[in-house]
Amino acid sequence: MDFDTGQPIYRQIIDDFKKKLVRGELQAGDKIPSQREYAENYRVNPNTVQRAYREMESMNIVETVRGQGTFIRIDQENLTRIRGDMATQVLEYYVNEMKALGYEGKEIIELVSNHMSKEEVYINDTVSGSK
Amino acid sequence: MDFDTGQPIYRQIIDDFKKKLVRGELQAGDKIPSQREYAENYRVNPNTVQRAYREMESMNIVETVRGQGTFIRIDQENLTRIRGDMATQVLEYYVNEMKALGYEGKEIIELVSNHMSKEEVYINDTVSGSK
Amino acid sequence: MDFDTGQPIYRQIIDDFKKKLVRGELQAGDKIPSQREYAENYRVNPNTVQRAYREMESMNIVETVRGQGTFIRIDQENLTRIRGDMATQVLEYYVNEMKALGYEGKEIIELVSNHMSKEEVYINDTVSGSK
Amino acid sequence: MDFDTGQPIYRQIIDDFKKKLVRGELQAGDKIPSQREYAENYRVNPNTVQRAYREMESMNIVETVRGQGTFIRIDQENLTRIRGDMATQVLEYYVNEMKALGYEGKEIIELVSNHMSKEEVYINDTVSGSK
DNA sequence: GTGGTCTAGACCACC
DNA sequence: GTGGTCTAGACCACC
Repeated sequence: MDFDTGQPIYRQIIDDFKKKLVRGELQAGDKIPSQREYAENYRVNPNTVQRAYREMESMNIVETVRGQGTFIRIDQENLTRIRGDMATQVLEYYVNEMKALGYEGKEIIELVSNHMSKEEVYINDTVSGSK
Repeated sequence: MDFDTGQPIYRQIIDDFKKKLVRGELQAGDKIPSQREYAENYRVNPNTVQRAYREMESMNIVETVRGQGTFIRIDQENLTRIRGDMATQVLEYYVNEMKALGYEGKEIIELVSNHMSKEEVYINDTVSGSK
Repeated sequence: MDFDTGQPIYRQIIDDFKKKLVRGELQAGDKIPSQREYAENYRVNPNTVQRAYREMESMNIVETVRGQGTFIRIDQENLTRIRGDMATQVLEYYVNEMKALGYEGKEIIELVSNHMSKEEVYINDTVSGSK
Repeated sequence: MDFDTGQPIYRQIIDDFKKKLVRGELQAGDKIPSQREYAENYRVNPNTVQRAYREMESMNIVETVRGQGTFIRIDQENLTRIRGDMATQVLEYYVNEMKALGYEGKEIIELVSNHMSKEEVYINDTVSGSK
């Protein structure tokens, strides 16, 4: 157990952009804030923002044009892959935490299933089989 | 979005004890570290530890005995409730994150189901209900 | 025309390692200097060295082990590709400079050929055809 | 390895003029910028420019006329020699770099030949000598 | 104004 | 000791 908050800032910045991409809030061609702007808005050092932007560039998420700014440049395939990776991460966190609480495979699935069915009745039907 | 991540430390301390209880690593009657010990081990302020211990007392999780220390005092019912609460929390986090990624009810369940079946084959059988 | 010396330092560091790899002076498994050591030896800032090392990591040239150091980790295919890339760079520089001096295709080749034949007589024979 | 890269500035200035001469961008009789003008345009110290101009004078490339300026004064023979020297320099750089990369005589020639033939098909024919 | 590079130096995590 | 992250701030190149 550590009280350190975990992720380094530059990675949090990247994850934030990834989420916005996956949700469609950002699309190919969009301009993202300049490094200085971002740094001021979120009170982080411009170098930290630059590192995040640079890494996104090497991930083929953005493209940087000198003197103009940084723009989303991502193709559908890459976006799909990122979405899948993020889902896997969330999924594994869920399963591991539930196991740590002493739940087993069957329960871990059923709890989701029950939870979903509270919100939308037909879901459970669909999953448990057509009857 | 803020980079100071999540939970206040005293709450993290409480959650840590709850996890240990649910996993059985701590049981009724066990002595937990003195506030001073805990503060030193985890490099946190003694006041923060004190707040955590006090709140656990009011949650009927521990009991502090003057001059002796702090001991786990929890009944089965309370423990079961805590386990359920923690599971619900994890579960809701999972579902919300998946929705934020654009997944829908059915997929959210199936992904867990598929993930579990990779690890232990019989799980999938049990759930899809061949009986 | 600019009098700026050109390549950024971190790139020069990378190129230096690439050359050593291609020449066989460094091989998979070798430990390279720690970031601090390198920074002191060449009087550059540790951050600059780190950037170079980090980029080499993402190029699959080195691997960094926390608390232990940085090690060459490159497979034959990657090494071959790097060698080819470096050769292409040198080659294009040569051709462009010669064109800028007003030489044309045929001369550009013959000059190399003549130059080589001064050093090793058989070369020219081989290239100009078996006769 | 040093990060202060190569040539002193006054030599870069000379090389720049040599290139322009060889390419025909400058010819005998042309007036070149005043030392002060040059220094301002390229943001270099006037003393550095003066040194470059003085050396070009002793190389019989330019002539300075008191109160009028500096003019190209070069005969054909000298120009031809300069062109040859510059080519030799570029050529030797190419050959040495390729050798440092582990290429051998034959390859060093063929790579140029192949490279040229990609751009202009007839080149390769001419050289391999089908006649 | 926008990004790119670099330095100096702090503080941390892992060994 | 070794690498990892971050800040503050300088100076540069390109627009």
